[in-house]
Amino acid sequence: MSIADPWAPLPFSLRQLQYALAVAELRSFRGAAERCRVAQPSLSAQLAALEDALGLALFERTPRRVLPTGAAAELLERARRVLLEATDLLAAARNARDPLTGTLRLGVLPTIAPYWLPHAMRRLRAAFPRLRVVWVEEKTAVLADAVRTGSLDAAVVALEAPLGELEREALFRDAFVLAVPRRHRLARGRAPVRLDTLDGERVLLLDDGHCLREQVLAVCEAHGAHERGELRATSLPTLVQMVAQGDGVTLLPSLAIETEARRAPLVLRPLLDTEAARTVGLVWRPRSALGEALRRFARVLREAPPRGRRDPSRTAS
Amino acid sequence: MSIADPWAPLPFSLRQLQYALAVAELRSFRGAAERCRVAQPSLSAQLAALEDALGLALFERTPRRVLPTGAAAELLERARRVLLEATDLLAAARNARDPLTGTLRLGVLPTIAPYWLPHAMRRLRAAFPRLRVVWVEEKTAVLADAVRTGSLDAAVVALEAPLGELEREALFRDAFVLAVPRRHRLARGRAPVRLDTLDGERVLLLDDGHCLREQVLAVCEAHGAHERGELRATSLPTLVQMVAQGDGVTLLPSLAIETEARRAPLVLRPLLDTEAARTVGLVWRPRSALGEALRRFARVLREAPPRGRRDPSRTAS
DNA sequence: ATCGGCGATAGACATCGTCTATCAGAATAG
DNA sequence: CTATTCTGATAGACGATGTCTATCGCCGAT
Repeated sequence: MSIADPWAPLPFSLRQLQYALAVAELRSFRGAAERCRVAQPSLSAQLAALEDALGLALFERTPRRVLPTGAAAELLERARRVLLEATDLLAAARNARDPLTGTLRLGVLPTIAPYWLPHAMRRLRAAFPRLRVVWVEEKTAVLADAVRTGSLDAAVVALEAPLGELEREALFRDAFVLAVPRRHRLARGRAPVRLDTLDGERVLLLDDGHCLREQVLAVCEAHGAHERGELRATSLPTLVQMVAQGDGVTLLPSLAIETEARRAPLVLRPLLDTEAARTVGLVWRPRSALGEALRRFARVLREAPPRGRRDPSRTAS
Repeated sequence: MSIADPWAPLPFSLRQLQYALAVAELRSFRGAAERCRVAQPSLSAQLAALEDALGLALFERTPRRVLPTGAAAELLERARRVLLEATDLLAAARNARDPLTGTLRLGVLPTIAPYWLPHAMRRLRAAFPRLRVVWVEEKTAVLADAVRTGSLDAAVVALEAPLGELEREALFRDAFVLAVPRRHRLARGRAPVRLDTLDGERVLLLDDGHCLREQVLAVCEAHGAHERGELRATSLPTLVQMVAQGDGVTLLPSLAIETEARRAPLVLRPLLDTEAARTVGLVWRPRSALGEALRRFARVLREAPPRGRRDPSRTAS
């Protein structure tokens, strides 16, 4: 159904697509005009021109409300792809001009950020002094989506989570460590334990949406330990407090224990099971302009992993 | 490295990307200008503007020769993607407006076209009277590439060939039939034979690049029959003539036998081995605007497969 | 030495995207 | 029930920009 000369000028412009997407998102011409920093009549006119070029209406203008028409959904999705490729082209040009400079927008999990970011920032500043990094803290699903739509350049997540079609580079492995209250039956001894010994224990976990929750849950369920459903922590510090108060046991990522376990009366014991761990890695969009740069980036981050405690089997003060 | 406001206007236009691609392909400003139907100075100016927007030179202008710079290769590839998405958007709009009308550019293998196209065209004309179909005859590799780059809407090929990441819909299975000269030892009898009986036979095949060659070769090698290397036919009619003259044996797709075997003194015998066959199918680009339409298309083509001869075990006149 | 092809430049012109000012319609408030 | 105040569409002016024709300067081929 495409008979047209591929070299003929396209009847619409990238700017028009931006306008359409802005309207679709804000459901308002004025708002979209403001965001695109043009006068509202300009946007109206361009949108009319776009609809004319496509031969169909994209938005139903009822006074007080703007609604995308039925056909609009697919077309807007395609418009998004066009603009994503276009901004990628621009980014690739910038990258070819002066690689690894400018601002990089990185996402990171809340169960990684506080414990690893300072370390990572130090390493990156040393390796890429001209690079400015902006960090965003979000759960896996949000990060993966932001990376896919191009609003983030890359993200640091656990590679075990479902990430879809993203490029990935492992950074380091982060073993889980058993955390129990001081007077717990497993608090005696500091030798590594097997997950089997958790059989029957009440396991406390993070709230829904945290991928760490799913990973720990999977490991525990496989060994007969079940979640205590009523209590879900919204953050690792909270989780640690709950364990310390004797509400149950949990598995903590090694990354966190130095910071967290210091603050609460916990007993930590390493696990014999090597599968009780997550792989922290860097992910980015497959055809991102920064693919090569991000690989170098990952190499720098990987070559000096965070020094974990050599012997986490100790009672924290 | 993307700090820019995503709603800021993009510093280049789709037209400029077309110009750049035209120059890259023709390696000539004048030629590109002619193809794009603009004056050469206009193209020069736009290209200069594009290079300015990207902050780097795309082409090295030596008198007498235009060469893409080092950075240009990746950027031009990205430009191609932008334009492909853009033309897809346009096609999707047209498709949303009036589905299955206009001109469809279809590719088809030379070992399928002559025997199946008339039948397929009849069916399609009946089912989609407003649709005009343009057929292009090429080998698999060329077709797959044309589909990938968007210069064809879809192609009819053997799904056994390596096609990469294309959407596919099977149409019908096309069994191979043994073809031997009249006085050949296998010319006696009309019962189905096993491929084993080809052991030691000299098999004639099509020329390189025909996927039918690879498929038949694979089947034969697996059963001890080897190619007679000096003779390679450039088309099925030639191949049939060669077999008829006693140069060897071959496997012919059922599709072809009605037309081809009628013209030459051959003996045809069906094969017992069901894997001696190819699957003819329709393939198209994953995010093509025509995905849904092409599936309907395939359904129409499939519901009335070409009537093969019920009994191909006969001596052609 | 000259010619013919190349891309770059200059300047005129028209198109088009933008602006400000304003209109028409419809919800809401008094 | 009317005044207000949102909404998006329209009108007209202005400026930027993409286009054109004409021409230049360059280099290789004749």
